[in-house]
Amino acid sequence: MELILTDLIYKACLEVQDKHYVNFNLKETSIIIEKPKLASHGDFSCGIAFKLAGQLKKTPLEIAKLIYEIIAKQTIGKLIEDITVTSPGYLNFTVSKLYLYQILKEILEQPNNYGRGQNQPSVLIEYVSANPTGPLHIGHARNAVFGSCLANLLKYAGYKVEEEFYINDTGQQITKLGQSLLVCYKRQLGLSNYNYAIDSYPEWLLLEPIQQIIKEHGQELINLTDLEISDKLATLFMDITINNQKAELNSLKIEFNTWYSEKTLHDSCKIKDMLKLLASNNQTYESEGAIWLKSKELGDERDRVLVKSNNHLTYLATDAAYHLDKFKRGFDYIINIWGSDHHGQVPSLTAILKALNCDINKFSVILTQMVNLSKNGEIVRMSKRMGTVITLKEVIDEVGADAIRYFLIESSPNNSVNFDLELAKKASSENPVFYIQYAYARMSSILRKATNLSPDFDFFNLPSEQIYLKCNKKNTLFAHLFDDNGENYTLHKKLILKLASFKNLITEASQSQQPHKIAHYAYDLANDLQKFYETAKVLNIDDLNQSLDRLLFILAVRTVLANCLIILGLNTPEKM
RNA sequence: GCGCCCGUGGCUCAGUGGAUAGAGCACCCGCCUUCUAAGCGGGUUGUCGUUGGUUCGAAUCCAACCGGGCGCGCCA
Repeated sequence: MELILTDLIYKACLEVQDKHYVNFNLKETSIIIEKPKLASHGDFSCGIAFKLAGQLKKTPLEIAKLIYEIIAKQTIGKLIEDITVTSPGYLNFTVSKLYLYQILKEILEQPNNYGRGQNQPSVLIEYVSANPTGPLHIGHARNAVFGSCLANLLKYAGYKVEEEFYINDTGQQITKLGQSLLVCYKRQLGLSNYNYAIDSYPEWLLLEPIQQIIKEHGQELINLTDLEISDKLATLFMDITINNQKAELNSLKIEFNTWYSEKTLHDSCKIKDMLKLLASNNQTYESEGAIWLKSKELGDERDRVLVKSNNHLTYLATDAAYHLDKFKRGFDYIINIWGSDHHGQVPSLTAILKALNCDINKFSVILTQMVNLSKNGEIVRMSKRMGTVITLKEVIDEVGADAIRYFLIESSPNNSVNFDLELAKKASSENPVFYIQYAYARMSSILRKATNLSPDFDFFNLPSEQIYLKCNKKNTLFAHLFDDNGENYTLHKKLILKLASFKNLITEASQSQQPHKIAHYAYDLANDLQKFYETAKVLNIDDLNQSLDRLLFILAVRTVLANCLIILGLNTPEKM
């Protein structure tokens, strides 16, 4: 509807422009269709007249009337029932029953594709990418949930999406990990003359995996050199950690297409090739024994080291090779989801990609702000060194995957999140996610019981497109929803308009990359449905025709709500 | 010092140029012989951090300031 109105008003404005010999220089995108808060202002409104007032030297009210004259004739009586011009210059539109009918029809005919887009570009989303040196925590979970919801949303909007996890499985941190593991291993085998280095990984982190490794491999490593043992231990440790991470992410309904190993970048010369390319683009120089990137010229605050004087690579160098590889794989868009504590890296990575001739318009980084864990209102301070980390696994076990997903997706990534463990737990009654799911379960229950009314109402198990075909033989369908012009009609209309706005929601949320909008929409929709549930009884033995209309209506609402829940990665419980 | 994010009822947050700023939680009052009361209805709660500016119109855009979080390595 928004598109139809935009188009109509745009053409009308052009006509006004011609008649009055002026040039508005008006773009179609500057026509904004809004949803008025007041019922007396119609279902949609447009304030375009205000924008044109200055140029046309007429009052907004006069201009709105001019536009009204042009569009009223061609539209009233079809999808639009009425158009009014209200002071100080708004155009207000009221939709017709035919429009509402068409929305329900569209949903029922193509339940799984309602609002779905197609033929959108390909996107690579990289997220989580936690180090394989320890367990996931709630901050990773936010990144994970956001990434997964964004991926689901973009897929729904018709993008070809790949999800990727980058594993930092090499470099100095892994060497250090291996050395720490070696000490832990030997101590576990009773060789107590081994001591941890000052910058060692803490023992609490290493102990459990080491015990597992000893159990599985016995003492078969003991005859190797220390260097070989620490390498082997690091590899085994990372396997265990990564598998745990995978399992936890899976329990949050998150699966990646690719687990991309940093090690393969080194093994396949991709880093050397990247450095050669930079050199041939004349983007590097040597100073103090190190190789530097001329990143200041490219928008960074200063130049950056790529190869240290000890010949080791910096993180930036490997990251650049990784991203160059992403570009070479031919995606239309490349999205990274990072914790906000990494925001300082954005300018240097952007700079080096420019230096590598990558089209940085294809590249964007979304930063998710911190998550504070609290318990009964008091913030829980976590320290890796002290071993006071609350792992993601503990939180999942305590509050469940759905509650985590909802709490972490409901607010914008720009906002930091306070995650209260106690609240999320007792959330079984207070958490919005259960409210939404309860609405879904109630609708399911109605559909399940519909066959008690008539054997024809076997709506629970059949796909809705078949149900619709079956019921559509009568062209009086939905008459009972629309006949009444009183309060019920207002309520039905509000709900159907909400269903109609789902299409726009998908477009907007996917373009602006804001999956949290889906969460709010789902809540609103559930809220409207609960109101309907309280006022209108669906299953009524005395009026089967009315029951049928309401059943199909419920089916449509349930379909859209299910689509939201699927995008959010939440369960759709049929009973609660 | 510089950079990024945030500041909206007691609490947690929506709203990012439109008409009288919205939800949830909390608090008070009502509603189960009726498809699930994990629900519904009603009530109380606001200098939209401050000050200026742009605009017919600002919580929304711009500037300065105040307050909070995070980041500024030849660490990863």
